[in-house]
Amino acid sequence: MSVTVIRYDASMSRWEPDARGRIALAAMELYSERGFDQTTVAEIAERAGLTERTFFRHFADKREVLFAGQEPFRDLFIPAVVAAPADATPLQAVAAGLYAVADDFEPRLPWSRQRQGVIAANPGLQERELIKLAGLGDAIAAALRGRGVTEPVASLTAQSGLAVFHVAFALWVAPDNTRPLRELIGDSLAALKSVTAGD
Amino acid sequence: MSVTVIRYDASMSRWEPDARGRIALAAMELYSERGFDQTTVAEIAERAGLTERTFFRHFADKREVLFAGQEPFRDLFIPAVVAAPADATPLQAVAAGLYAVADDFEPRLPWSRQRQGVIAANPGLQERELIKLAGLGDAIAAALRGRGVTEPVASLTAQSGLAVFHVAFALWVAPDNTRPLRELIGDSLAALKSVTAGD
DNA sequence: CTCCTCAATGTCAGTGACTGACATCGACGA
DNA sequence: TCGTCGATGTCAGTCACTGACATTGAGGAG
Repeated sequence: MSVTVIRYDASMSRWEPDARGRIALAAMELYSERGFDQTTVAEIAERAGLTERTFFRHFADKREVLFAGQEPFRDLFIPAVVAAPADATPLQAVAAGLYAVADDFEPRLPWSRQRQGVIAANPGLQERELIKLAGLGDAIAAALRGRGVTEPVASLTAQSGLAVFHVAFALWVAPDNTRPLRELIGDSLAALKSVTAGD
Repeated sequence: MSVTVIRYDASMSRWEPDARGRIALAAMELYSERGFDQTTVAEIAERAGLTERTFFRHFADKREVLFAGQEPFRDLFIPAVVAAPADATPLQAVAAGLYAVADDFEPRLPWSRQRQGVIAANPGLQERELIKLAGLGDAIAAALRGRGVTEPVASLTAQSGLAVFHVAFALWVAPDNTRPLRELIGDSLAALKSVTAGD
């Protein structure tokens, strides 16, 4: 009685599969091990088993490796804002997005910590992070406008929501934190409400 | 009857004076004329009458030329926050900073428009702008903490204030705008207050 | 007046990110 | 069987940016 095992056979294809994934993995490893600046694209490519040129076919630049795969993030956030109850306030709609994202992040705390460590050590990476967040902010504002919210309230709400996330996220990835992101976002949201409370 | 005119004489010094200023001017011209990416540092240096190496002695990188001279900005904002009345709310203190900055910007509308046009056309420049603003946000948060405001309210207030500025500034530099920045900031501030109003 | 020091610049030779043009090759369909 | 095509390799080039060292005129010490 013979058993036929179907398994992946690299020889099926001309190259190892998932070049993009291998690049991302190799890059994260090297950035973590020796730092972003001390890592050359050639080294990443070598560890991933391909050439420098191919690296740039998969990622626009050396920094982008750490930020690709954020589309899921947006694709989780925006629908939640859109799907919020019709009678929700703009901030409540944004909060719905925030909570949706929080639950998605929760299982990835270790990975988020490692990534954040790399980014925190490099200003260039922080720049990229900020512009990605700004892009998300624009998308949130657009979603709010789709809900009938007018400018400038849409933009201000989106930015405020991002600030809430930023504060909560920083606490969440802190080395000694044990509280879930959802909870921290709740706290941060409450703090935001106190900002304009007395004015 | 002879007239003695005292004027600047370039031969007094080994080099033309104000190398930094000449670089900044040349860079702004070239970035405006043909775009940031289409301008090389060598070209800027040539127009400024010096070498590429000297460019990098005055500015950390090609982008920084557009962002140097923002220290005055911070040095206007922070003291105003610090000097706000002791019984002012955190947001009122930030508003004081915003208004201080507004009056300083007002006379420079044409220059701000040109600069913003250059930045708007280039993602890399937007990245740099965002991180500069983030740095200002950190400084504002620190100033608030100095006023006894605790985290996370300090950070959230600072970020909200920056959002207010961002919205107002965008309207101010818009081609058809005629309203003063101070007024637009006032409007934007009022809109911010409505964000958390109903929640 | 002469010499010394110093700051600002120039010169030069790199390194490394990124790009365009063209070659290669195995999978797959006509 | 062959031609197309997508993913990759190869190669040469541009440009931002850096480190090491040389140069020179101004201004001070003597």
